[in-house]
Amino acid sequence: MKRNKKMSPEQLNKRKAIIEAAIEFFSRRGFHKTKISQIAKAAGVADGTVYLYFKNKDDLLINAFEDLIGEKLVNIQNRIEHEASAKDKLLKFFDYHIELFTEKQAVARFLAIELRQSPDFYKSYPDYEPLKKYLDYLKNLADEAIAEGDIRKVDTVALSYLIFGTMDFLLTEWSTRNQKFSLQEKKEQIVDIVNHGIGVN
Amino acid sequence: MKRNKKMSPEQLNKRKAIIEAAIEFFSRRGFHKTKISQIAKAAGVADGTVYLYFKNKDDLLINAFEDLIGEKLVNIQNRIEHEASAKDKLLKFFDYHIELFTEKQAVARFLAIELRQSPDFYKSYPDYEPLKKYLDYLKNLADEAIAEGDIRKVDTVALSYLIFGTMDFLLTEWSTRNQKFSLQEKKEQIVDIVNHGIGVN
DNA sequence: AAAATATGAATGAGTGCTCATTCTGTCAAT
DNA sequence: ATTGACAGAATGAGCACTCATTCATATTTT
Repeated sequence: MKRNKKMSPEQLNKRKAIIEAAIEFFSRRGFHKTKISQIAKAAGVADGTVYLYFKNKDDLLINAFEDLIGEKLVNIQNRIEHEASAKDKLLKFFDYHIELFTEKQAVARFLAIELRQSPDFYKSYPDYEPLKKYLDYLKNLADEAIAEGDIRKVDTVALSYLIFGTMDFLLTEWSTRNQKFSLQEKKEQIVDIVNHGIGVN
Repeated sequence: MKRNKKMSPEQLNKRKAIIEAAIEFFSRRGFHKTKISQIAKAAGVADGTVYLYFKNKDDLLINAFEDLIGEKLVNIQNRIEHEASAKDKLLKFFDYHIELFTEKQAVARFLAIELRQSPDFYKSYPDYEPLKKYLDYLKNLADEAIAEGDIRKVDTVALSYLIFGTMDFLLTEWSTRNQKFSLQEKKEQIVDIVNHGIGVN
C-alpha cells in the first residue's frame, strides 16, 4: 500500500483504528512506554500493518496529533460560530477548550504532556501546522475583537500565547495532580484576569 | 559511597559536574537521546560512577531539576528583594525569569520541554516540591500585593498558573522556533496584558 | 462460469541494535 | 590490611522495525 495515496473506506477505517488506539495508549501510558505491538493489538491489526500506514512511531504520533487537534479546532469553531461578537467568541474559547479536553481526559494529557515526549517533534516540525492553526485562530479572533472595538489594542500574538500557554499549563496541573481542584472554577478565575487584561477602559 | 550521606568536597564537585553535564545534554539532545555514557564522559567520570551518585537516569533528571530550579528561584528572589512593593516584585519576576532562562537557552528548553520527557516524572512526584515552590513563591507575592492594595483581589493560584504557564509556553515557542521573534518584546506585551488584568481600577 | 493468474494488502515471528545498569578488578587512603 | 571510590568492559532486556510468506480480491483466459 502506498501512503498518501487515496485509500479505500476500509483502509481509512483501519487507519483511524490505529490512530485511535495510539491516542488511547499514548494518553494513558505515555509515548515511550507504549509499544507498537500494543497499539496494533488494540487496533486489531498486525504490527507490520502499522508500518503500512505510518512511516514510524514518531510519524504515527504526529498524525495522531494532527487528526486530533484538527478535529478539536473544527469542533470549537462550529460551536463558537453563533456568538455575537469576536470578543464573546474569544471568551467562549476558554470554555470549549476546557470542555473538549476534559471530556476525554486522556486527550488532555496527550496534548499537554505526551506530545512533548517525541524528541523530534519540535525539531522536525519548526513550522508545524496544527498547533499554529490553533494559535492563529486565537490571534484572528483577537484581531477581530480589536477591530470591533470590544477589546484594547493589545499584541494579539502575545495574547494567543497567553491563552494557550495558560490553558495548557492549567490542564497539565489538573491532570497530573489528579484533579484535586475544580477546573471550572480556576478557568473562570483565569478568564476574569484575562478579561480585565484586555478590557477597553 | 552512600548516596544521601555527607560528601567530601571533591565528591560534591563530582556530583555537580555530573549534574551540569546532564543538564547540558538533556537540554541539547533531549532526555531520551542522551546516553549516560555521554554524560559520564563530559563530566570526566566513568559510566559506573554516575550510579554511585544517582539511583538511575530518572533520578539524575530529578536531581538536576531540583538543583536548577532551586538555584534559579534563589537567584530571582535575591534580585527581586530590593523592589519596593510586592506588585513591583511580581512584575519584575517576568524579567528575571526570562533573563535567567535566556542566558542559558539550554536551560529553558530543559525546563520547558525535556523535563516532561521523564515518563515517571509527574506520576512519581505528585507533590513534587521544586515546581510547587516556584508557583508558591509567585502566589505569595500576589497575596502580598493584594494585601498592600496594589492589585485587584484575584485568585492568586490562578494568577500563578497564568504567569508560569504563559512564560513556559513563551519560552517553548521561542526556543523551538529558533528565536525567530523578540523574546523581550513579547514578554513586555504579555506583562502589559497581565498588568491590566490585575490592575486595581 | 469456472479455472488460472496476478496484485498488493496484511501478517507476525524474528532480527539487530541500542543503551541503562551491573560487575569485577584496581587503586588510594588510612 | 581493609575499606570504599572508581573505572570501564560486559551484560542483557527491551523494542522498533523488517521481510518472507500468506491470503483475499480482482482480472484474464478458456
